[in-house]
Amino acid sequence: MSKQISRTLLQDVALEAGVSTASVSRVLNRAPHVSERLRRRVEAAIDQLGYVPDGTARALASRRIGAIGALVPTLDNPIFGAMIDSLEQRLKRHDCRLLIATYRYDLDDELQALRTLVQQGVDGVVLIGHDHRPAVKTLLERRHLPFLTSWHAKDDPKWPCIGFDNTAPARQLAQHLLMLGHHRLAVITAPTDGNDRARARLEGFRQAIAAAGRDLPPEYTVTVNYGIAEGAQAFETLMGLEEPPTAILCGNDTLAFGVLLAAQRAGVSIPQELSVTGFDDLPQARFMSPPLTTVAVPANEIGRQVADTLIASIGGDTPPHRRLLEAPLVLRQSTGPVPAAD
Amino acid sequence: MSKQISRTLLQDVALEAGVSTASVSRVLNRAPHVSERLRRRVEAAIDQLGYVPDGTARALASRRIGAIGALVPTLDNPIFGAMIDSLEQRLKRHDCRLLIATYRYDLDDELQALRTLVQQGVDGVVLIGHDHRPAVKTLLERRHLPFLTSWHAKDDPKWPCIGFDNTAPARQLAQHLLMLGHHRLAVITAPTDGNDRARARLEGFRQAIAAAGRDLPPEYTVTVNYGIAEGAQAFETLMGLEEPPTAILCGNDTLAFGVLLAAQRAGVSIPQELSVTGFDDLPQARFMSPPLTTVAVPANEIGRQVADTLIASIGGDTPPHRRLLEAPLVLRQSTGPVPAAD
DNA sequence: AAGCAACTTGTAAGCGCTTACAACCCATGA
DNA sequence: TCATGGGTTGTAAGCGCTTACAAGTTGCTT
Repeated sequence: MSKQISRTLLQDVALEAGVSTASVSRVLNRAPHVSERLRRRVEAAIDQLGYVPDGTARALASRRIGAIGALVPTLDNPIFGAMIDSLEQRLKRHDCRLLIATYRYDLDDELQALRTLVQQGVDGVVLIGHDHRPAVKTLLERRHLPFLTSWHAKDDPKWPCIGFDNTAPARQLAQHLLMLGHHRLAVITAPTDGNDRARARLEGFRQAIAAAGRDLPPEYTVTVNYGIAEGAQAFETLMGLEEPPTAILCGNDTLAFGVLLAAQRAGVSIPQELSVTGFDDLPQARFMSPPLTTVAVPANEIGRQVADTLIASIGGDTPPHRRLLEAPLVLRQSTGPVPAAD
Repeated sequence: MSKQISRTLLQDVALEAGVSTASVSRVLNRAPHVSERLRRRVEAAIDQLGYVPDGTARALASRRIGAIGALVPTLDNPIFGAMIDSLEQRLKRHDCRLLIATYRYDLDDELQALRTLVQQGVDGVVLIGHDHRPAVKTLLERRHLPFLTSWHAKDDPKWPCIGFDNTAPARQLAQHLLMLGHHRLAVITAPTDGNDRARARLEGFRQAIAAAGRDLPPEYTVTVNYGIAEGAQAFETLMGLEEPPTAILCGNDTLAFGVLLAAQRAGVSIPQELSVTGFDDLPQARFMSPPLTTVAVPANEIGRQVADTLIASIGGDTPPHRRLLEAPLVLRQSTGPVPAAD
């Protein structure tokens, strides 16, 4: 284990500048009460020696590591990639790094990953949604660790959050279809276990359908993992029914892409014979054929706001408990009036 | 700054178990020369007290932090998201965390981000491609820091790498088109400055075209940033030429998606009137209409192998200098014979 | 001119762990 | 029986920085 290239230490800088180590540290940390003259001398010495502070020592002594941890279900879904991308960019401005962990929608894995991050000493934590093992909250609070949930934004006293309402836009999508005359609406959803966003969307669909005096029969609800192939598969299942739906509400865009493509292959024209909706508004959505009606999830904005807010709470602020962002409907050409026959 | 919930320390465990701190540390680190009896006692004490070691102290004392750093151009491109996803999953198995930094294809930013990661004390570093500021190499070597470049895999003594040949598949794509009778091939590429993957692909296209005794005139080479809208835009530019191309080679799938969709809007049928190729094989590629001819980039495999290899070199191994993975052509329906008129 | 407050700077005690080294134990063979 | 050696455990010195506290300085006020 010989990393021992005798590196220059803070002490060397102090010696070179003819000041105490405390003063060097103060200059390094932009502490108040440092005279201009001393600062100059120290900075000169730092340049002179090419000194680079040691992050681990600094972390141990100051009790902060200069990084936050993010727990996301997966980075395979580009919508999380976008959020993390913005988050990291914004954290950089605050001179903060990002530690990432994924948990494949498995809440026990999430807890385990959180434990590891906490042990590493992260200064704050970002979670997705409000579905977590109880130990997550306990751990965070026992450690007095600033944290924030994102993506979802249920009005929930347990979790401070920055996100959007997953239910309302889902309800609006369903309403939109109902107003177009559809009454056989089907849903393709991700497993709702441990995924409150999926649950909230499903709930939104249900609310609208119930409000219209109809219901969502079990055979019209297909549960699959997120994926194009899965969406295509679900399309087959639904269209193979005795009475196939005239509209399909998908839990996210990726599923909707699968449906669109399977429909194309099957020669089902959209929206003439079948309406389809997504959720996320991935970059591809507006370029599909036909362009996909969906909900624009503010992934990048979430990333930025989470960064700013978490940094503020690490700094001691008490930020608002809940920040609600817009997730507007984007009506495009994958939805249309119910076919005449129906 | 009151994080001072008097946490239980290693010393407390030692006390509880009636052994020395060194022994507790040895148990924690699975060091050799620990009797079964002592291990049991210590483990009991750890459970008893709910002890969790402090990562920062451990990092300072042991000179390793238990995390590696990854520098990627962006996480907005799903292909990098996929790679990072696999990387992180695999690192977890080795009990190693992942610190991420992005640099928007700006090599000065990359260097800066690397400095920060090194300062944090990462145990190893993953880079994308071989285009870096010279200081990157210097810094890595001066610190004796294990590192690996990925994605690209030029035979380059400077950089140990795990990746694939970007030139050959590009050449094959162009050959494929030439064999189909196309002789007016156009290219849409990302800026090649600081992006050797883009450069290599362009080079591959050029090689095939030159080998066929033709050349790639400047007006047939459009440089844009990666993006669907950018691809669509480039399509307009190319098809607006006096003599539009009969085939377009795109630097990645995202650009190709843009071309496909712009073509559809313009009523240009593919592949009858125009052939199009991508590069990456994103999940959507096979579901486009028509399904996209492209190159399957082994993003997940790269992530996994990088994880294993880097962990091995942190452990002291000297891994192979270059690991070349397959990036096979995937011929689908977006390419076809040149239109009869030509 | 003395007294005081406000600002600068230095001293030194940690932060919580790892690990070189020394000390010890015990079984073995001479 | 005693030296030998290998395995096990303890002692204590760091790892490189931050920061409470003390000490020193300066410039006012009275």
